[in-house]
Amino acid sequence: MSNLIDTRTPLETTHLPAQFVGREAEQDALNDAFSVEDESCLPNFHVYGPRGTGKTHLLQRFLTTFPPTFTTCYISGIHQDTQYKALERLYQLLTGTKLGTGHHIADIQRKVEEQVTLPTVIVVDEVDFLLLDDGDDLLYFLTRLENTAVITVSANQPTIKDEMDDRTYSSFQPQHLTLNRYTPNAARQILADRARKALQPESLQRDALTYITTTTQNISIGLTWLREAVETAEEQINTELVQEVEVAAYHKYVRMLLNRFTTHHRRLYNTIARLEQERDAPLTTGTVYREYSGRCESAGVAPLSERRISDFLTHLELLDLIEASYHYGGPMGKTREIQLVDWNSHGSEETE
DNA sequence: CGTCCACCGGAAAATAGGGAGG
DNA sequence: CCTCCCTATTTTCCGGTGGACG
Repeated sequence: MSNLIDTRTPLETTHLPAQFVGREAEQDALNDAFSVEDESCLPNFHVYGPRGTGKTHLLQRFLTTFPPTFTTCYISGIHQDTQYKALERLYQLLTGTKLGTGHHIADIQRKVEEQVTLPTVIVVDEVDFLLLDDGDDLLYFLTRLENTAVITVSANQPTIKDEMDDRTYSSFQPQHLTLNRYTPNAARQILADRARKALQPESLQRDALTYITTTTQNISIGLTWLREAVETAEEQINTELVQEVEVAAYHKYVRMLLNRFTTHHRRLYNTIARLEQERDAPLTTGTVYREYSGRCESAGVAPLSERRISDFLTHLELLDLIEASYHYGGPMGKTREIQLVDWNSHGSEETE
């Protein structure tokens, strides 16, 4: 640990600074939409923005702006990836008591409905992971509650209409809010702001920070990178050092994302990363699975089935860790062509 | 025109566990 | 404790896809 640090907290991804730089317009949009006199017709929202654009931050902050005459709930589709888990968590947030597994969905829905007495705002973050399962039923239930606003959040779907049943969407009818990727300049301001609060003065060179934010505008990656640099630095953080820790920093970011999943997810990701280094030929699902399977064997672990791994690949795709182009037949058969996301060219090239 | 590639992805079943009521 | 219902996680099964190539 170096002596550059005053306090580490502002560099943590989960830290909510006193001021929220760069998303004033979006905050205003939410505030305006929710400043209605009639609390029984709160608006629904779907918020879209790539990873590291401040969605979670924006909404967690937004939830704190409500007076005690409101109930606010935050759930994440990564941890609550089924209707049951989401409802159980909701009940726990509302009452403070855990239900455990084994109950009927309908019972929990009724219990939750009974608890929703105040006007309520529910944020469903990472909604894509819920929609892979029975998230549609959950959203149908939530959007039909009285006095309740539902805000879905996605890093993958600009609009959510195609992902849900017609009946769910017609009951949801969200307004849309999009968070565009930060410009390198905006990203630099945000990171500089955090660094100023966390570090000794003059310990971070301007060029070093610029290098980070021209490489990635994902604030989450940027903060991880900065932390990595701080931990490695002897006296000062310069561009050379930042470049040195570039790969390690991204690995930490990946590990942070995948910590919320299983060891098989992590093994799968590592398998793909290794295969991509070793081979030139495009990777398809079968190749990846066979290699993953072999790695399990040599680690003395039973490999999961190909069907299951197919789902896990979709998870990695939703996390923006891999890219897959789908072949639904043709000379290659029905398969996916898989590659790692080229994270350090985000922003420099933008394909339309 | 038929066949083949190779696995997508829906559906059902297997397995392991919990809660409530008799 | 038994039964019957539930959930969670995973496996098994398999119809279907569309361009190339004979």
